[in-house]
Amino acid sequence: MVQEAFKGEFYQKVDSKARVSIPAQMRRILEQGDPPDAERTRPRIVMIYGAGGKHAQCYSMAGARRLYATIYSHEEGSELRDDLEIAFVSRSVDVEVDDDGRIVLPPKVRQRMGVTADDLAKGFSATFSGKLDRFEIWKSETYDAETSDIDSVNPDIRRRLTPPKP
Amino acid sequence: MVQEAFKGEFYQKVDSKARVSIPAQMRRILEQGDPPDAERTRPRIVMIYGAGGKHAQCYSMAGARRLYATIYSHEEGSELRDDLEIAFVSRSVDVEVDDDGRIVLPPKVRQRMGVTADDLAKGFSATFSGKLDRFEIWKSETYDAETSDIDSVNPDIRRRLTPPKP
DNA sequence: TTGATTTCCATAAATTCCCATGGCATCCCT
DNA sequence: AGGGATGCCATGGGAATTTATGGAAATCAA
Repeated sequence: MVQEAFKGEFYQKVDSKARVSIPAQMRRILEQGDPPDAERTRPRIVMIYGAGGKHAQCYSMAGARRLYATIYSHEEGSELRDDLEIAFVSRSVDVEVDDDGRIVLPPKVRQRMGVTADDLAKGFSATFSGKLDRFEIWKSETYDAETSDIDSVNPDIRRRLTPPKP
Repeated sequence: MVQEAFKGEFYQKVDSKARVSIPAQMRRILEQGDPPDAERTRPRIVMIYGAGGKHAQCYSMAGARRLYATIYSHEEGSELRDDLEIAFVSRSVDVEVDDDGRIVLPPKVRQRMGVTADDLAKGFSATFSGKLDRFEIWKSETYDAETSDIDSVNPDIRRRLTPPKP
């Protein structure tokens, strides 16, 4: 199904220019999903900040194409389609990974993550969380707070692994 | 699908001469869709103000060609075709991006956006909102008012992403 | 001429590019 | 096995370039 596979959790420093390194492992997948051509050698990331939550959703180029195909399969002009366009297209940005393997977190993305001017000035930590077809970027502080209780809320998650009925 | 891709939201100042900078990222796409020739080096924008809403729809030259192809695929002389021609062709203007990366918002466009004489005199903020094949220009005030509730109206838009049934 | 529009110039802030460093892990050689 | 050597990775700092934007000058139109 999905060729690529973003996995794992990584903590990376964000400096006062909002620069952050993409974990090498994830970079490999971005490169695979956006092969270089004549104009462009650097892989891009599609960062979506309009889909709710205190984080950005990040797709490889290949992954984004699949996402857009789904959106565009809804009827043009329908309310849902408009809403999807605002959330996933207007509220998204393409960013290039530079030659040092870094990106700059765009203002809108930082806002969504709850990064304050103060956070930025001092530098802060970001968490990259793999989700197979995409990865999410969180402010580490938020990530830890929102995910730490998984164990207690769902003590026996293994048992719930069976596929839903059709 | 679409090579070019207008994305993201940008806020830009409009001065009392109605000048406004095109966000650099979007300018790149306009340049790509309207390569310079012997006569003309500056990229053009097709601004459509007849298609409803409190905003103008903006296409690259390449995008506009695709749009016209769609319109012209409807039967000549049909009521729909006539209406489409009025909305998208008659009610549109081509504007050139100047060497500083700016355009002047034409009166008809300003009118559609709901820009008052007073707004203009004092200067105001415009929002550029990417929609892949085009971008929209809004008065920021209007844009914020009309889109801010997406989150609350559609708190879990992600869940509605599933493809429609065939 | 006068008012409006377009071109040109100026600049501060933001962004991008380039180089440098320290830390790990791996490889390689004796 | 030891111990460099090598290379990639995360990160920092500064230089160089682009942007966004304001204002003045030049051009155009009525």
